[in-house]
Amino acid sequence: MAKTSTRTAVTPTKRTYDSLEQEVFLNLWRTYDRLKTLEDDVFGRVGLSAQQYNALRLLQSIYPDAMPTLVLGSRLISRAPDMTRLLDRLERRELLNRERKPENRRVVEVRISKKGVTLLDEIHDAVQECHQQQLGHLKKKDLRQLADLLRQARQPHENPSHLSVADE
Amino acid sequence: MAKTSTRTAVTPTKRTYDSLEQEVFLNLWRTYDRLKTLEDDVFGRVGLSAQQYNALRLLQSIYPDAMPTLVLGSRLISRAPDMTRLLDRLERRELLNRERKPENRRVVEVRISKKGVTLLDEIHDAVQECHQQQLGHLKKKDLRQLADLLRQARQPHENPSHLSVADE
DNA sequence: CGAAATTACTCGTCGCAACAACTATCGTCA
DNA sequence: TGACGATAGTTGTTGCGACGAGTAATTTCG
Repeated sequence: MAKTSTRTAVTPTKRTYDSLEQEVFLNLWRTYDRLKTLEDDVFGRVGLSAQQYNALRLLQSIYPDAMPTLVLGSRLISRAPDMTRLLDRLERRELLNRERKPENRRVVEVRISKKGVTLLDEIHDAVQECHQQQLGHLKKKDLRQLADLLRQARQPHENPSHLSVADE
Repeated sequence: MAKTSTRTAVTPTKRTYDSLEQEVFLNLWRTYDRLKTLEDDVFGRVGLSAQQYNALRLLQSIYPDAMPTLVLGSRLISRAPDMTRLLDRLERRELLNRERKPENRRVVEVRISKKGVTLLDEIHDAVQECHQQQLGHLKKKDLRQLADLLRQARQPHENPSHLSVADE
């Protein structure tokens, strides 16, 4: 058990959990929060949020092609119900541009700009270094295992619409 | 139409990573995001955020004692630079109360109210069910391992001020 | 052909989070 | 005792995120 009450109120990391599942989730939350701080620091320097960076990366991966807003939104790591304004902000900074498709004027195609690609290139190394700082202290084997367990953990909660697109 | 051509752009979960560390972090992010959705749903029903719930739980654990604002802030799972207003909102709902200490008028002591305790009791079961839904599909052994790996992952990034409190 | 449904966003509103600048209180040391 | 820091919160501003309602373009179907 925990050390016999060094102090009454203060039990910093030694917390009592109602269940093992809760323990895991709180650990997940805290670990995400700690590691995220490092990332935000890197992105903050160029005025991007992690989500914005994520969107730009996806666009870069198909550069110089474009993709519709909704497709982009569905492929982001974290769900974003406000794609429009996220893209608004990036467009205002000229990191991407949007245009309606003539053949289906409901669809807005999004394309990363040259300037956007340049920005990503500029911070690429810093981002990689950041990931090393975040997790570089773990062994390859542990990293693999962690990635696998995380995938298993969320597997039942993945929106099926994501996966079904590939084979329709 | 579109059958073969859609496949080009759409690669839902199959993403290419720059490094193993990045892969782990993105998995961490996504898993957190997915599981968080379930929690937010439960808390949303009583108008709480996860962070607010977290604060109330900490206060409940020392009920009917109180603790200073800054101590509470430092013990939250996720960092909160805006304790004052978080507590403002909870106080407005009469879930807790605050009072300045007479012997040191800089310190504000926070105490959960009877109403707050009652609210926590009311949702306790739903929260536990939620944790089961989040992670109940994993084996005990995997959950243990996941919790351990997560702890190891964030270990170098824990603020030491947290840990030093226990033995002062 | 035209009304209804569907799709793909867009916009109004609100609350919360982040950073910084500020205030009040207390300890300290010349 | 009175300026100087340090401590503990508070407040201003700004911006992003979430939810929902609204709009425009296309498809469906009687």
